[in-house]
Amino acid sequence: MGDTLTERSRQILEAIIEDYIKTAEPVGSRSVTRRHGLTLSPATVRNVMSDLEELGFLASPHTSAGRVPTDKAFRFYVDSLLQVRSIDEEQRDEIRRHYRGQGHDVGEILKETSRILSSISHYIGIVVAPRFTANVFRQIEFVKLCGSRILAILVSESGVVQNRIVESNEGIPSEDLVRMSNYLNNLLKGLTISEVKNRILQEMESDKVRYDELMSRALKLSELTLDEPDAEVFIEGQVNILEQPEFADVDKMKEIFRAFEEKGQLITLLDRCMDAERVNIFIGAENFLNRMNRLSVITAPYASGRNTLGVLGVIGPTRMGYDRVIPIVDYTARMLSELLGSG
Amino acid sequence: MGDTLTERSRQILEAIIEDYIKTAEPVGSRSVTRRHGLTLSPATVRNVMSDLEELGFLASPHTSAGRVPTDKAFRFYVDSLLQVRSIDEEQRDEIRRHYRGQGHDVGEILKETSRILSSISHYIGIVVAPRFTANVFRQIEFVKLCGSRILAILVSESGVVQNRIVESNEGIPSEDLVRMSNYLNNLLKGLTISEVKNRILQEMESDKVRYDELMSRALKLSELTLDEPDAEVFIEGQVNILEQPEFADVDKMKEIFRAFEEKGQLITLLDRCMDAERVNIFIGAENFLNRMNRLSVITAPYASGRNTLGVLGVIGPTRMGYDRVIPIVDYTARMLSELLGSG
DNA sequence: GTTAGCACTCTGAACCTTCGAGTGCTAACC
DNA sequence: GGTTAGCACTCGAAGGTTCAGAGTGCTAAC
Repeated sequence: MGDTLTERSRQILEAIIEDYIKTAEPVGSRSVTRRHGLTLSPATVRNVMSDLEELGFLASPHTSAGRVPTDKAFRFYVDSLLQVRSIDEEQRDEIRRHYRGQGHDVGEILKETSRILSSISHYIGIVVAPRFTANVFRQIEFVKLCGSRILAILVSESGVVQNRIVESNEGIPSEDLVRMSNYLNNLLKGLTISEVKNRILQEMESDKVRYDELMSRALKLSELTLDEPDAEVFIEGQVNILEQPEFADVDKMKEIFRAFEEKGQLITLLDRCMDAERVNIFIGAENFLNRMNRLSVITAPYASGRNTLGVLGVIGPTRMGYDRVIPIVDYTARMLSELLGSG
Repeated sequence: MGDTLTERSRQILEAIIEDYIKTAEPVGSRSVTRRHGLTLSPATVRNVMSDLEELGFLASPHTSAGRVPTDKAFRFYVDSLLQVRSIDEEQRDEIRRHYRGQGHDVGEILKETSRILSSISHYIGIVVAPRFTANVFRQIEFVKLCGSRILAILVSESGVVQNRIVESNEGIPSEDLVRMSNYLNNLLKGLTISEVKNRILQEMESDKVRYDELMSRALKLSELTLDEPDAEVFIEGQVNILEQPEFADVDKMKEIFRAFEEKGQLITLLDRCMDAERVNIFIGAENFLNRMNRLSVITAPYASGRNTLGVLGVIGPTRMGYDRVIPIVDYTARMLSELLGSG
């Protein structure tokens, strides 16, 4: 459908988009001829631009103010015009360098990743922590705290840890706790967490458990532990967006920051990219968060082995430098996979 | 020194401060007489205001624009004029309600706490996660991940968990890992984390360890695990600050958000309140973060038993409603202590 | 010591003008 | 028929002017 465009229209559209990405300002017919080596007069360009507006690729803020690419134009640009470069040597090294200094706490790594994404892209970096459900069970441990509190620690294959304090009304002796975790570790070894949940329900119904109090307690405890908290998101570099001229307005800024406070929506958006092969792009209003209708999101999943763990990405203005940012997101995702994966 | 003020000056100063807290605008002599039941003419008030300016309690943005309380005035207000109310029934219930719905993951609780602080105060809620060093060692566990990776999990008395992945060049069999953790758990039981560190160094020097490879490996592993990452801070409700009229200016907003990006500075500030008995207040420039010179911070430590774990607080504009926020911070700190403490 | 009166200052809003960039249309050109 | 020059027109941004309102400081009277 977009392919009804002639070669010349495409060139002009591309020129406009690139100009707009650079300047954040409506592009006029003259600047297109000037900045680009086109041997056309402004008048001709104007005609073409008028057609492009008709087709929904351009919009004019008001009659005398040049034109601005629409979401549709950016979509077309990303799909058909954009040549994704491979990542800059320099940027690659920078990413590497950031990771090198890192300790090995998983949470820290994720946070650092969002920092990397933000500082190299100059936009907002975002990382959704691995969902437990997508993971393979490795081990469960119970630690007795004071009184009747028990700390349950759940470890997945990739080293993600989830811990919570559970209250058990009766005190359970430490030896029993050890036995309980042995029992569970045996029972659940190698299952994915979602399988684990079913398995626990099954097991609770079985006769051998129904009459063994220790086992049934163990199952109950593990059930409590598994009940997953909201996914964690690391967002870094929100200030960067304030540098963008199109948000130099108090109300728009508020709007954006409010959107970021509701992390739930963000998570839903990013979750949808879990199954994507590689890089995924949402342009402007495509992301369905109407508060973010001037922002675009570039995401990529990260994995451990063949197991997708989570999603990371960059949020920037719709007019961001896609050619520059896409490889950054892609490469960072691969690095993170490597770090968390079965190296 | 501030006590050279006459009773009347104090009343007027208080009126001005309260007016300014309400309106965020310079206060003129007429509004003082009008809003307050003072039986004085504006002219008299003007004289007093002039004196107060001389003393450094008031400042005038320009000749014809009323006066604004200085940091010094707010300090005086908080120290001498303010009657801290006890917490609102309603707010107390609201805090309780928030906690009730909560799971028991420690991280989640802390995050929810900062959310509570923010949503009830309408300012910014902030919670510094417990530093490990301030904690009592409870248990260490090693979990074998794929390859040569080992996940080390460190648990403190209060249920705070720290985990990190350590790389050991030689594969260690699981049984050995269990033995190692038994050895360490025994060795380190009941010590605070800072004592633990010394103990490990001592032990590494001792003869019995020097020739036992298992033990010495165990110690090395534990050393790696203990090396503490940066303290974690939970900040919530940054948008609230944008509602404040005095920050309805793009540059000031940027300034503030930048200050929040550098969490290190915030942590240093809050760390200084660890030893405070109860509520602590930094007004305006007193917080030494010059980027935050129009903000005030109200903090309170939270504890488990007699052991101070961390600090939480509220950041708001210097003209915030101290009488309303102080009890909120205080009460929340006590609730959190209760939740984490040895109930 | 307190107050009324008054001249003075400063800001912010409203309004106007001007300038420049850009458009769309028409008519001429290749 | 596509391309271009020319021209009238539109709109917003920037700067200047005016005006009203709020507030001050001073002086003189109470």
